[in-house]
Amino acid sequence: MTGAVTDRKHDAIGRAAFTLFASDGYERTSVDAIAAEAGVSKRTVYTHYGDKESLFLAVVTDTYDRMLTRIAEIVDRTAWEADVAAALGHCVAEINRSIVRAPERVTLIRLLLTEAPHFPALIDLLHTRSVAPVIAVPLARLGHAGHLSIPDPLQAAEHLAALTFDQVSSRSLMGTVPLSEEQTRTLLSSGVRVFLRAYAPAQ
Amino acid sequence: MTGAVTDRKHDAIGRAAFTLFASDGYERTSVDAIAAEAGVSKRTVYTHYGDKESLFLAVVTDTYDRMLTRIAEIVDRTAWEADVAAALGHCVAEINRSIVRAPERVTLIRLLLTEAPHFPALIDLLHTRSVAPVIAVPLARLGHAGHLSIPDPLQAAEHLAALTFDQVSSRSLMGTVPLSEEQTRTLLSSGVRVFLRAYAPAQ
DNA sequence: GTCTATAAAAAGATAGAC
DNA sequence: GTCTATCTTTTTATAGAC
Repeated sequence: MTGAVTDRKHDAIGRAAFTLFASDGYERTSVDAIAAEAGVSKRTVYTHYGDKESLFLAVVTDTYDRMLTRIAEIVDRTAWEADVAAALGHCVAEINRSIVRAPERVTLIRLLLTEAPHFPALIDLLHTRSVAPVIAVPLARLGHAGHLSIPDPLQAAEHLAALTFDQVSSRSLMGTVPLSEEQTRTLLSSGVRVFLRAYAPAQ
Repeated sequence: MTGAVTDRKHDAIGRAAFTLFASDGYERTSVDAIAAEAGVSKRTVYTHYGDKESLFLAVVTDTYDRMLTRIAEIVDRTAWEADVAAALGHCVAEINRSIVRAPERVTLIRLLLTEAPHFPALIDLLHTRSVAPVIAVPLARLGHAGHLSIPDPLQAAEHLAALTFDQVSSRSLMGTVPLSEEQTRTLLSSGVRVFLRAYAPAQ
């Protein structure tokens, strides 16, 4: 019983911390504000997470892992074997939707870029797990099946990402400047078109 | 005479402020540290720039404008009419070198991403002037000359940027994680190769 | 215009009661 | 485990002498 209450507060502090870190940055966010947002006293924050830095690393790591899991699910659910162009378009649109719909992803990226120089542990996090290998798997399969010409699946995955949702992120300043639905669609579909033209199977 | 001394201090403060804002972020940088780095007293900083926020906006705007000018010069100096692949490779490599060599550019980008939510004036800055239109001009010329198939020069410029130096920026976390010479070369040349394959003139 | 010294406020972390 | 109250340090900004 006591444990359940503890976990509820633990989670509430974690959510409040991520929200505030993301919108205001590490330095600008005070432990006072986190405690207020979570509805607990400041002392409780220190009891659960030790200090401000440990709290920060914990919430960033958790959010990043959740995000990677969600992308992997989207890739797995995509019907790769039916139609290549449709599959790419669907997968890219879904991944992008999970960016646009979930504010946590763009804010996480901005947070990583902002704080990575001050927290080397964050750089390790990115080196250990990243998005490209997840997308490279189905691309490699499409290459072997002859639907695409993929000499280097990992590199192809990075090109696809660069041409599609990375372009959306970049253009919108990592989600800072909102993009219209139409702008987003145009950006994504033109990116997929260029990818398909470049990686079309040799005749 | 007094004016010259004043301007020297003005510049020293600006340079010190940019260096520190870039490496530590707006909040983490104290006016004390800026004054120390510039070799003046704290009071002199306030005399020249009013307050911390005005100082910040002034140095960001100046640095961004200098950067755009340098990119435009690289594009202008490129021998576009000789060999398309060589020209693209040279231009992209030079622009990227101006990123790697000049720490101010990557740090500026990180600074913009970090602080844009807190300083709406920075978003206007990016909307007013950006890189793609500069690169679109020679691409349009190559299209008209029949060396490439460029239906939309501005979009093509964005694809080229996404596939080359934007990919380098993204991979290195906007310059946070240093990339090796070889990694950079591989990233850039593979990006140009994909661009050329996608935008090759119709046979 | 420039400096030293200082005021005033904010924020990280902890002591001690319950 | 949780809260209120407090300590300590840091930082923005200014007062006043030169």
